[in-house]
Amino acid sequence: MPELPDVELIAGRLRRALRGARVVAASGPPGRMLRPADPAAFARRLKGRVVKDVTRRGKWLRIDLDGLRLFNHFGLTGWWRLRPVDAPAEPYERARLDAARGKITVSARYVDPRRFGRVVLDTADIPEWKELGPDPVRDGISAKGLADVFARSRRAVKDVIMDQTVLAGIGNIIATEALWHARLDPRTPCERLENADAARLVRELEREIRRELKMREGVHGDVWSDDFAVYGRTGKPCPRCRTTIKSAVVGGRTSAYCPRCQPRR
DNA sequence: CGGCATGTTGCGCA
DNA sequence: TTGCGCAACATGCC
Repeated sequence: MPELPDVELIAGRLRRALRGARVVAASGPPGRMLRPADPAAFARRLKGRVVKDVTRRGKWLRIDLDGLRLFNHFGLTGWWRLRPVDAPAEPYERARLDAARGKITVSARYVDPRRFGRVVLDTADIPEWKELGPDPVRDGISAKGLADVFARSRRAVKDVIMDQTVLAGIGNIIATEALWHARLDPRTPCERLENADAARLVRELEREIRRELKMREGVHGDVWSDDFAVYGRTGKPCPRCRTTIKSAVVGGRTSAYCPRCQPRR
């Protein structure tokens, strides 16, 4: 379920569970999910370290330990669950950190059926982390900044707001929903957008992120209602004007939109 | 069975 | 240089 709000939720849970705890055992994911691709070294390097903090930037999670950083991207199906240390492995469990804070122990399990996720160990920030653009929650979005990016690009607006070096954390759902709220066709070339469009889009991106964060608040399990205006609703009526929702492919991703509320320009 | 999926990267081509 | 399309990664679900 990984977009910015999902990673934010998990970062908070992991922070509360792991901060100040010492890793007593660890195991890493197999194959290409891990960097360096050496599960034995992964366990060895982590064991005995204390978790200092858990942070998020865009869709990346970073677990800070004393002298080591663990970076994790959820890919398409990544997730974390907190379990008792002696609980059996979760289905599709790919990595785990068993930690102890005094007598309190907890096991953080990284599950990822499709294995598109990444786990990276490094002593410093990795390029994928450093190259991220401003995070809408951590840094805020500057309407002026976005308008400047738009002015210099002919790419489709949806493609640009999902570019992680432009804005960190915007995925297909947030982009699709925010563009509907802002009444912009996802295929609109950026250079045709005016400052007012950029300002409106910034507001709607922020609103959509807040809305999705709220959707997950107070949810104890990992299941919540997903109630979207157009995402996943191709062929159904637009909630605003009842026109049939259409879809187009932008940057290789399905983009639902209302042809009446989001006219082409 | 075919088609689709909340993500990213890398390659070929215009 | 810019931008685009597409395959690949691996698996579940409808």
